[in-house]
Amino acid sequence: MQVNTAKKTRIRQENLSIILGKAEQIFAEFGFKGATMQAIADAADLPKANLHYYFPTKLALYRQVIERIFTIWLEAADSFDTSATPQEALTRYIRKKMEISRAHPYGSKVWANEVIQGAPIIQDYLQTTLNEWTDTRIAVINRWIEQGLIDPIDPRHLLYMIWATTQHYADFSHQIATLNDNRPLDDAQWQRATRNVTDVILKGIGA
Amino acid sequence: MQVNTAKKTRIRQENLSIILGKAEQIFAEFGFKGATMQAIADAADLPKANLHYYFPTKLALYRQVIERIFTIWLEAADSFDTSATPQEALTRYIRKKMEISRAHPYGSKVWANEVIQGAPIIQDYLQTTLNEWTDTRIAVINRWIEQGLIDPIDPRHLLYMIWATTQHYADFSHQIATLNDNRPLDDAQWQRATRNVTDVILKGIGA
DNA sequence: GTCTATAGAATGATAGAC
DNA sequence: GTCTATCATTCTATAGAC
Repeated sequence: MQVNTAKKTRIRQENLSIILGKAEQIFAEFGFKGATMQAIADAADLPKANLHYYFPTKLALYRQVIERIFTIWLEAADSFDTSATPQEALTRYIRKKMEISRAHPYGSKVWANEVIQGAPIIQDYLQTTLNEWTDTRIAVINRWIEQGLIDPIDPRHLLYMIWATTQHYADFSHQIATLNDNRPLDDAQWQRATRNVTDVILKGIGA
Repeated sequence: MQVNTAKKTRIRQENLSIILGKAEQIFAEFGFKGATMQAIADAADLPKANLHYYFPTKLALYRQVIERIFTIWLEAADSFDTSATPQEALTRYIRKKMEISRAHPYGSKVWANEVIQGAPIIQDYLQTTLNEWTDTRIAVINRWIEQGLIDPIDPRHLLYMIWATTQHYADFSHQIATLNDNRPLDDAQWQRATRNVTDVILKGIGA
């Protein structure tokens, strides 16, 4: 009994993991409406009906994909250390964001798709968690400005620039690869990109 | 006879214009697969069959939408004046890109969707026109570096940063509005954004 | 927990009257 | 040039055998 239950639990966990991973890819490529349960089922190598066994509706599956991505976003958000110097805090935050762009390009694309579409699902997160997080970081950046540690720039636009630039390497990876002899960036190129982004932004705000 | 022909031509032009405009919106919001001819027809306030009278297939309509957007892209590309100083060339280019983000947010989103999906339609443009344009600008930026006019940064990553940052204001306009008390940026805020982006990038590369 | 078969709605596209 | 009716296909979701 216990063995069977354990086995079933394991199978369940594996299938859930496979489905969520493939769903992330398909949603990234086609958006919510454009993605089909059939395409996700094919990618996961499962009959379509099995998807509905694990996730009652397409929307429920999409929500879980979004939840996972938001967890990763929170992880990056934490790396913006409000007690560090501007150099340390921003360098770490940018590096973390670049690592996420490389490790989770599909998640980033799903997020981008969501926002482009007016954030029908994640609007709650934007209004609450993201909004509050942004306010605390704006306060920190303003303190840096008062202390003369950086130039008097608009904190919001600094954050937008960091988000835009780092996420661009995930969301527009196809365009970047095309301009890189049709090859994805290699290790050295990712390092170089991270250093370039960090250097220009830090110097650009006088840090 | 001539009157009728003229009238028909006028109606045709008007309808084409309306359909293309609404199609841009719907494709921006739902991507190619997610957009439906019915949704575009409803937005244009026309029966679905009329869309197929003007555009044989959904793909043909999408291609024309993409063509229009690429024309705008070319316009921005021209504003990167290779004979100007770094300050002049980049200031003008960034301003132009910001103006486009404000004037054509849907076009920018369609473009973003296309690239996220692996550029199935615009791959030719990326390989030819964009690639060649990028090479010429990289050469110019490298000359600036040799002449000591700017810091020795990787030209590609400078271009990516400009694209990412300026297009972010169109593609992520919903998120930006959410963090702006649920209001789109007003005139003054757009000016401030443009100035911030320009200042940080120019100072960031030592121009 | 798996999978075939299928219901019921929506989709791209067309025919044909006006 | 417009628009209703409709076809063939595909979609989400479910029923029910194993």
